[in-house]
This record gives sequence, C-alpha cells and structure tokens, in this order.
Amino acid sequence: MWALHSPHNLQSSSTSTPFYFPTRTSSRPPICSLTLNPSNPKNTGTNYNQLIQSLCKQGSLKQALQVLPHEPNPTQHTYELLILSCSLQNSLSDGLDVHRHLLDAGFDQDPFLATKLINMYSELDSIDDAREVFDKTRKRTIYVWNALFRALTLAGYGQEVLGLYRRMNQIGIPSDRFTYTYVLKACVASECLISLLHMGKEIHAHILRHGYESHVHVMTTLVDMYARFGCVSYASCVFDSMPVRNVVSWSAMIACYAKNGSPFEAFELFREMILETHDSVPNSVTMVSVLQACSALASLEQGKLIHGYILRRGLDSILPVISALVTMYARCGKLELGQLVFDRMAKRDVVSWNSLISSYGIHGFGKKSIQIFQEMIQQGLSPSHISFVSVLGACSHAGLVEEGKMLFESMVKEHRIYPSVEHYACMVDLLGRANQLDEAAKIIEDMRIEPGPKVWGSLLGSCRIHCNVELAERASRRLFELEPMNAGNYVLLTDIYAEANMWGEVKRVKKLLEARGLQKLPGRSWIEVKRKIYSFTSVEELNPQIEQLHALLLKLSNEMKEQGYVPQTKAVLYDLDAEEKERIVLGHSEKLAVAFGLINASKGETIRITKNLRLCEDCHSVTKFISKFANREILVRDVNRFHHFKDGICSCGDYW
DNA sequence: ATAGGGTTAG
Repeated sequence: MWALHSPHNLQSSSTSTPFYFPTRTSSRPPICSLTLNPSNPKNTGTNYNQLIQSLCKQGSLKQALQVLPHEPNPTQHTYELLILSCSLQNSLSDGLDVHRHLLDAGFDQDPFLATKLINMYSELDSIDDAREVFDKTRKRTIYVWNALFRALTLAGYGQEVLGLYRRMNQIGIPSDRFTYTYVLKACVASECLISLLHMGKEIHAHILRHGYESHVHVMTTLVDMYARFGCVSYASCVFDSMPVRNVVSWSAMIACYAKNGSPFEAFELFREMILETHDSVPNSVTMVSVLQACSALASLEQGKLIHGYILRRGLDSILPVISALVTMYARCGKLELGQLVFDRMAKRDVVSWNSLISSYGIHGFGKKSIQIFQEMIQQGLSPSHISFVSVLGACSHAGLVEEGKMLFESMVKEHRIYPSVEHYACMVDLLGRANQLDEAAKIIEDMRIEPGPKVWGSLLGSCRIHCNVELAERASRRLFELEPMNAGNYVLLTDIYAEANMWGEVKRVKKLLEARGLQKLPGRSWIEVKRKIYSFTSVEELNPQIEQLHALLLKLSNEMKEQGYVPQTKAVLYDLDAEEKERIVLGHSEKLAVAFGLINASKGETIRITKNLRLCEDCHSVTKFISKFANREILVRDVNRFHHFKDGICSCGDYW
C-alpha cells in the first residue's frame, strides 16, 4: 500500500529528482509517511493537499500533478489552485487532466469550480470545453453565467452571449453589474456582419431600469460600446450623465472622440480632464488616445506639446505610449522623427515594429517596410496578424505585387497565421490597384471566410481607379446589403458611372442615397500654420482670405495651361459643361489649403496638408506643378497615405 | 462562503 502510493516510486519514472521528495537512502523516515498511514482515518492526506497547493503557488504545476494521485481527498481549494496553475502555464492537456480528476473526486456539480474551469478553458482558447462545463453544471450561480459570457465574448461569440442573456432573462435570473459589462461587450465582440447596436440600446435600458446608472464600471463599458459602434453622441450623452467618473471613464471618452473622427473634441476633453478634475490624472492609456488625436489631425505642433507632457509626466518609457509616438510622428509627416523615437527605445515588442512598418508603408517606402518586417523576424520576434496588415498595405501603396503575393503566401506556410478579412482586403487592394481586377475578384471567390464589407470595399475602390463598371456593380450590390448606411459606397459607384458617362445611372444611385437619408461626406482639407489649424471645404466662405485664394489659384491654373495642363474634371458628379466643371475642380478644398499655405506659411517651410478623402487626380497634378513653380515642398496626407511633392514630382510615383 | 468587470499602441 505504502509502496504503491509512494512518491518515491514516481520519482523513478521522472528523469530528475524533485527536490521535495524524501529519499529512501536517508536514514530518517520520509516526512510524509505519517500522514499517509491509511490506518489513521484522521490523516487523510492533508499534507499532500498543502504540498500541492504550495507547488501550484510556486508555479511548479508538473510536480503538483505528480503528487495529486497520492492525495486521497483533494479539497476544493486544491483544485482551484491547480486549475489556476494550468491557465498560468498555458497547458490545456494538464487542464483536461485536472478536470478529469476533479470529476472523479465528485466535484462535478460544484459551481465554484465550474466557474474556475470555464475561466481556465477560456484562457486556454478551448471554448467548446468551457461551454460543456456550463451545460453540465445544474446549479448555475450568477458566477457561472458570467464566466461563460466572458469566455464567449472574448472568443468573439457575441451573438451566442446575447441569446443566452435572453434565456437568462426569460428564466428570471437577475443580472448583476458584471453581467452587464459582459453583455455590453458582447454586442461589439461579434463576428457576424449585422450590427448589434439595437441590442446594446436594449441593454442600456435594462441597466437604467435596474439602477446601475451611477455605476462607474457599467457606465464606462456603455460609453465604450457606443464608441465602438461609432455613435459618438450617444457615448458623450452617457458620459455626461455619469455622476462619478474616473481616469478610465475619461480615457474611454477621449478614445471615442479620437477614433471616430472628432480629434478636436478629444483635445477639448483632455484639457477639461486636466483642468477640472482632481482625482482623474491622465495615465499612459489616456495619452495613447491623445496621441491618436494628434495623428488624426496631423498636427505636428500639438504632437510635440503632448510629447513634452508625456516626458514631464514620466510616461515616456511605456511601450504603448512610445509606439503611439512613433505613429504620431510618422502620421504628422515626420517619418525621421518616428524612426528616431524607435531607435531610442530600450525595449521593443511586435507592436513597436508594426508601428514602424506601417509608417514607412504610408509614406510609400514599400521596400523599406518589407526590410523592417524581415529585420523584426531576424531579431526573433514573431509577426502578428497586424504585422501582415501593415506590410501588405505597404506593398499595396508601392505597387509591389509580387512581393505582396509572396508575403501573403508565407502567412500560413511560415507563420501559421490564417488570413482574416483584413488581409484579404489588403490583397484585393494590392491586386486591384495594380489593375489586376480579375485576379482580385478571384481572391474573393476563393476566400474561405465570408468576405465582409472591407473586402468588397477594396474591390469597389479599385474599380473606381480603373473604371470597371461591371465589377463595381457586383461589389456595390453586396455592399448595399452589408452596410446600407455607408454613404461612401454610393459615392464611389456614382463616381464610376460618371466617368463612364452613364448619367442616368448616376441619377439613380444619387436618389438611392437620398432615399436613405445619407449624404456624401464633404471633402475637407486642413493645414497647420503657426500652431493654428485651418480647415477648408470647397464651399468655404468663412476664411477672410478666400477671394485671394481663388484669385491665386486661377492665376496658377492659367500659367499651368500654357505649359500643357488640362484640368481633369471627372471627379465632378454633375453633367455640366466643361468650363463649369473646371471651376468646381479648381475650388477643391485641397487646392485652397495649398494656396493658403503659399500665402501664409514661412518661406521655405514645407506645406503640410491633411485630407479626409483620397486625393483627386486634378489636385494631384496641380500640386505637382505648384511644388515646382513655387519651389515648395508640399506634403499631403490623404485618407490612405502620404504624397510628398517636390520639384514637380510626387513620392507616390502617380500610383495611389 | 469563496470568485469576476470598464479605457490603451499597429
């Protein structure tokens, strides 16, 4: 009996001698022998329970598992620590082992351990096992429900969570504050293509009805949910209604503005946070969002000020902050400064590298981007799926079709990363821009996952560049189903029809757009001069210099015509005569911003402009001309990438 | 009885 249970026996099967086992060679009796005496009913192995527990706490899971068979009565606490240990060691096989043990020991209906098991399986990415634990547990405490909700949400099964939540309500099990945070997250953590915003609003109502309107965690999650749906005004309503806010709530709201095209509001809220609160001091997370706002605005001056603040606050050694700094400098047109920040990093992770890879990408340096990607791998880091999004995007901007195809193939073959919709969208973009539209369409056909709006959108965008009506109609049909409220898709299609002179169709799609209450996003350009940001649209009337700007452009246009410039008016979506179209194109917001820069920026200073749409062809060729004629470097960031105009040429090589 | 949650870089 003793021999059978002796850890000493076990010892021989393992290669090295675990330090805690008594050795037979010693003259003293083994320390554990007393408690192992089966004739003593009171000594039911409590020492082994403690041994297992302390081994778990030290992280010696394997050794704990070796001892486990010798403990006739493992306690709930012992199992709890074992389960926790399996998660920490990231070992599914051990987890399954512990689970089997626990069932044999009669803990199969213990809701406490069921909760722990679900958490464990969730962390070990074994969602089916988590579900099974839930299904087999009859006494489901709110902890058990919440654990499954959390597990499913993290795994992207948002819809399933909402179905279960419905069931829970029907059975009459009350939600608690944790339930609300999980189900709110479930609304946005869904792989499905339809929006679950309506569910989010419903849950919002439940939350108010059950008196959680002043609960910081729940309300912050609510702000974040609306933020992720892009419902900025809803998010700010909730935020304003919060009686108690902390640094997380402030950060969530700032992030909401920064990520949804409201960078000014992000700054305003940041200012308010600093000036008007005493208990919510900005932390690294806050600063990351503020840096994103600088990036969105392409405001180098603001960015530098924020960098200063970060240094003063001692937040400059936090990885996410530095990566955001790299991106900020690159997206504000200072690629060299981004590189400098990167070079000075003491430690780098995949994200830092990704920042640099995409920075070179948006500036059009495709080869350099690939080179950095490879350097990262040589340094022993594994590329993430974002690394591939970044490097494939870089290939796309630079027209590196073959390189892009090879990288795409290497994803699964060399790195075991399975392409997501985003990667497919990159490939469709890469091939489509390079006028290999049929091959792009074939990629979509061969996809093993459902092509989402991103993929069809890439195809439609390429059709716009190469004016392919037939494919565009196919892509837009799908897009109108998938995201009926995205005005951009309708506009792209009308662009294509207009270029093909199909004015009847242009009219039809425009009507469709109006019928759905949508509006074309007006083109807007920004320029920063002497720490101030000036915004332009083509219908600009507020700028006091507007007459002067129009006059300058007209003068430039006439000079250009003498040198062979022909206005390219195909961006005009109205069936007007040539002269009228020319006038419209000459009033594009980007040209106004350039003219403003020529008049107001210091001599020799690079003119930096940001645009909310893709650069139109006419603006592109006019800017090229101006860069030579006025002997000015002009940097334009359009919605996708940078154009660096100098001496009459553009860094994109007219490929964008 | 015990336990668990919200914001973050590309």
